[in-house]
Amino acid sequence: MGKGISKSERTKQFIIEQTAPVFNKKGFAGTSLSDLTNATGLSKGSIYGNFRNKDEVAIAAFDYNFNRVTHYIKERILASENSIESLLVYPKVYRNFLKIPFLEPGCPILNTSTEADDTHPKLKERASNALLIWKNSIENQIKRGIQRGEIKPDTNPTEFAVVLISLIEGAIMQAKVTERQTELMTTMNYLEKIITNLKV
Amino acid sequence: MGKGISKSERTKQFIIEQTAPVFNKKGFAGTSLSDLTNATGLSKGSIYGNFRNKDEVAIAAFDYNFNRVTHYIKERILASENSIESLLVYPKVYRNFLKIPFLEPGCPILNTSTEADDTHPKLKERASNALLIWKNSIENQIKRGIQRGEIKPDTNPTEFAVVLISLIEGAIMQAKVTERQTELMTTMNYLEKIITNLKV
DNA sequence: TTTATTTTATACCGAACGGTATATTATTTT
DNA sequence: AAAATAATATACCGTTCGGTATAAAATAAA
Repeated sequence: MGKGISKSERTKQFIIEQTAPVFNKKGFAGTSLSDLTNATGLSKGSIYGNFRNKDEVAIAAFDYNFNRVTHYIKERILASENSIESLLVYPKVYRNFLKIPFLEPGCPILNTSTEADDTHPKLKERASNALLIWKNSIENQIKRGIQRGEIKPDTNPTEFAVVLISLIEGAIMQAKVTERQTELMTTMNYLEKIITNLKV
Repeated sequence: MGKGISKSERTKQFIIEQTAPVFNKKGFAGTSLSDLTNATGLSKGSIYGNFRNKDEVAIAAFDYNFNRVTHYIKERILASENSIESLLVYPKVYRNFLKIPFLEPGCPILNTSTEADDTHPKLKERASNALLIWKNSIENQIKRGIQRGEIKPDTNPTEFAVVLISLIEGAIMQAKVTERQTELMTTMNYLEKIITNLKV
């Protein structure tokens, strides 16, 4: 077995990396098998040798897209000096999401949710779970901030997390469809304001 | 020509009414011509006798869906006693959007935007314009409220409109995909709070 | 290096896709 | 009621859909 990971595992990963942007851009129904062969340069046989069906590729692609965003954010949160700074990472990042290559087609959670909620239970489940992970992560940031005495102790972590997510997703939708940045900037300004207001 | 509107105009309207919910639920790419014949009970020939192609049906369906929401909201706004009450219509309505039949598949603007933004320029344009109408409408509500002395004069109408839209759309997305109501309720509670805070 | 195994490409499947020409049926107009 | 017109259904077009059997090629094990 040589160098650890098998050929097929590498190809699988390759397929995911190459098709993930296509799925995020075109959606599940809008992405065809020939989109997948075009994006990878591989044949249908090769793709179906590594995945059972289109669903499995789409799910793996969603996970990949979500993990990329998560990793990108987490990196910047870890580099923050305090809880307020770490919360401010969100507006700072999403302010520029159109310039972040893998976020250019929009937030994978938003794109997947709105398409899958009435049509694709498996993808829906995946998106729902991603949302939960995100919410929990924000809640924990706030709780930690309270413990450290950096955030007002009467702050409701869940409420703040949900509002933050709503603001970001709603702003992304507006920015994408209008091709304007003003709505995004306005919403991110507001978000920064209410985050700063959490300071003790 | 008899009774004013022609047969074809009635059929056209019939097709729009019957297919609009399907488009809102399944999206443009996810809705097939057989979905349209199933929803209407009409043949392809009949549909293509009244519309040039699937695009035209989808666009008419979007306009219809958007107008329904607009009308539903406007009705309640007109019945409000003051500016604060009229703004509170939004959280009141969207709190229960899952129980409003034509809103059950979600907000048409959100659904159309996220699918069309990278794939369907005509629908994108339509959704973008709908968003603009909505924003202007809220801005005007706030300006009127300021003039009447019901809303704090230092309120920024544009900022508030954009934040309100973001909150609603973000909350709808979360509610649809998680199948939970808590995130929606939390966000609508927050929205009610900031609306009430506008009171002089 | 031969053998066994895995991975990939080719060629194809039936079904569904969006769309149309034409025949038939309804509706209007006369 | 007959003739002209408009609306609808049928049957079909070529294309693409997701998916698969099989053979060729590449890799790994012996």
